[in-house]
Amino acid sequence: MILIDYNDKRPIYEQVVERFQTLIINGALEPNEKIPSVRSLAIQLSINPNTIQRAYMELEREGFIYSIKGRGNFVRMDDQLMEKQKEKCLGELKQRIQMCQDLGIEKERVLSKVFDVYGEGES
Amino acid sequence: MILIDYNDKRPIYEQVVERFQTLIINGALEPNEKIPSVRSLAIQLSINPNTIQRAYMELEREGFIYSIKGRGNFVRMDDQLMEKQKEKCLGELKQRIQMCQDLGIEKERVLSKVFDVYGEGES
Amino acid sequence: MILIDYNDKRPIYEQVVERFQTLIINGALEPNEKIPSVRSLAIQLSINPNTIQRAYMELEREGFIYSIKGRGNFVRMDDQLMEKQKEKCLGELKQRIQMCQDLGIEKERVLSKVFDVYGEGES
Amino acid sequence: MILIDYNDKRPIYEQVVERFQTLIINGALEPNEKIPSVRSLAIQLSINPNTIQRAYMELEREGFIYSIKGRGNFVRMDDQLMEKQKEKCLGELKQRIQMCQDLGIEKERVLSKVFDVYGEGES
DNA sequence: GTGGTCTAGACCACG
DNA sequence: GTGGTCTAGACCACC
Repeated sequence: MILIDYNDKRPIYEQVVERFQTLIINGALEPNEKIPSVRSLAIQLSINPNTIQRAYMELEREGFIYSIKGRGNFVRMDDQLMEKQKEKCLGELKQRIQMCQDLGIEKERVLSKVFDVYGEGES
Repeated sequence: MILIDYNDKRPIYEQVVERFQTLIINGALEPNEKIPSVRSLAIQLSINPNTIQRAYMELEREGFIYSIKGRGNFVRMDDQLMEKQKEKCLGELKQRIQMCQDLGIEKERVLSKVFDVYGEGES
Repeated sequence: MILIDYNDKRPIYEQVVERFQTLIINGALEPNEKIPSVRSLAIQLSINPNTIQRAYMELEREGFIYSIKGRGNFVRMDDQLMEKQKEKCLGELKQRIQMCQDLGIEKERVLSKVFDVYGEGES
Repeated sequence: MILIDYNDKRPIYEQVVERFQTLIINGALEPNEKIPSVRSLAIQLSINPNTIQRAYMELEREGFIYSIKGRGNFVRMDDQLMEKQKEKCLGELKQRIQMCQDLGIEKERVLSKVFDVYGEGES
């Protein structure tokens, strides 16, 4: 379910955070579903429990999960959070488009990338 | 000419590198133009000369400048390098568009961001 | 009668304690009225009986209930306890007002909050 | 400058966070002033550097300080953050006033607490 | 030297 | 068993 890429320059806890974010956003993990305990996931990935703990802390802070002492960590995903994530992603997208323009890249080349992903059709 | 943003989480040398890249790409710095010496820039920004040294090393590695011992560092910018930069930027753009799609963002909202930057017209 | 909010960061037993305190203070539970047994409440809330046990222990320690072996737990509420509760709450209120002052918040803004809750009138 | 109360039930890192918040809000620490390094403060308080690290992380997340790798941590305090803190404090104040009302405390007793702190005068 | 990350192992409160 | 906190000690990137 969770994989760590040791060639990735980013810290492990950040990789774990991102992986869970994806799983939750995709719906692979459903609301109120229990996710692995700090210790069990640490053993499974053979990394230190503190690292998982930190990842879970981050996920809770961002509103992706909630934790209950003595019980475990559970998925929290509501529409409000979803929309917030979309806004964030679109903001970063715009920033990158700006960089393309600064580089003198033509509008057509940018649009073609959109079509590469979304297809040429009506949506 | 060069500004450092201490609120920026990236290392200083990286900010210096990016700033020079922009100046060179924009044409603010012309090919074969001399850029400030390591020492003088370090004093001007009141940061460690090692940091500037590292930034210049990086810029040289990426082909943005060349250095002549005892003379200084000079801008190198050719079309080939330019195209390489564009490709890199477009690659990162595509990756982000993919993230938008994963989040379930509609094609229209992505396209609107492109138009925000480039305008609605024919280019 | 009792609800548990799993988004609340406080331990469950503390939530149970507070809920009963409110019900007793409000008069929803009358003096000498019997409250649910440890087991039945545990089943009803589908939580561990130990948790309820601890909550009842706490409530007894604070003088809100008394227990008779083999009979059950019963509400105890007298004016003395009531006044003690009020003093405690006012003490914490004063502490918070102090924090407001430390932050440089104007007297008017603090007073307006009082009026928000109690109304502008004579009481 | 910083003191730890081992009788306090709250975690150490939280005490450190709160102490710095107070010092920054009071103006005892001025904007852009350097605060002690993670290691030096850890030695001074004879606690683990990780604990200080966590406190500083929290402070940065809340916007009270900014950190530069290889340089240190510095105070950041702007009016926007200040106002945000005030709002937060007033929100918690209102919540407590509500609790007073629920307990049946008279409006006069609440107001008298405000006057205890702010004085009876015009402000 | 300074911040950032990680490991190994421990203790506590909670359920 | 589960999350939360802390210690002791280590390595890395950055300045």
